[in-house]
Amino acid sequence: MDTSNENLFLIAFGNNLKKIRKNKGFTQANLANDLGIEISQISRIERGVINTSTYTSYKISKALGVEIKDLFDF
Amino acid sequence: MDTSNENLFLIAFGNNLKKIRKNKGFTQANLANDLGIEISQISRIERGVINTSTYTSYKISKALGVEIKDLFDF
DNA sequence: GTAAATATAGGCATATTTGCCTACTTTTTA
DNA sequence: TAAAAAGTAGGCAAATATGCCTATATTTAC
Repeated sequence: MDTSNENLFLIAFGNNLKKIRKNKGFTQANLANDLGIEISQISRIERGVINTSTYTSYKISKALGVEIKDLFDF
Repeated sequence: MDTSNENLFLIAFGNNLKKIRKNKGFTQANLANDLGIEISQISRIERGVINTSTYTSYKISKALGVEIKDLFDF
């Protein structure tokens, strides 16, 4: 694992997601319910604790009504 | 897991990646080396066997020199 | 058509993610 | 400020991804 680069990415990705989610008026619980995943997972993703799957990222963009690229725009 | 939707996504994602990779003139080995991951992983991703991580998808787009959205354009 | 290159397949051990859970902290709102 | 809502934290078991490896199949190039 390239720990440092990956960690930097995950933190940036998570912070960006959190910002977008709030802009769209979603709580973590809202989003988790829409995706059919656990609330604790949203929290872990936003804090950069985990490197979630590609499909989950895709579903997040759909649920929030944003383009996939927006999640990576940081 | 929402097996059917996820599987459809993974197959489409993998096929699309394979197409883009070939267009860009990369072999699976080339791409794997550039990413610092296993060749067998690229094969599994392209065949839709696994749901790789968000960071790996991001690195793939960078290595191939395409936009992240291109990987999801299918 | 044969050799070389590329891709598929899968086993196995290890690492990581996920779901489920409880508890605690921070933020919002009444 | 007090209560409610939202978010953070982490443990644990199960599911899944990854690395490493060998073997086979398919495609490409000569």
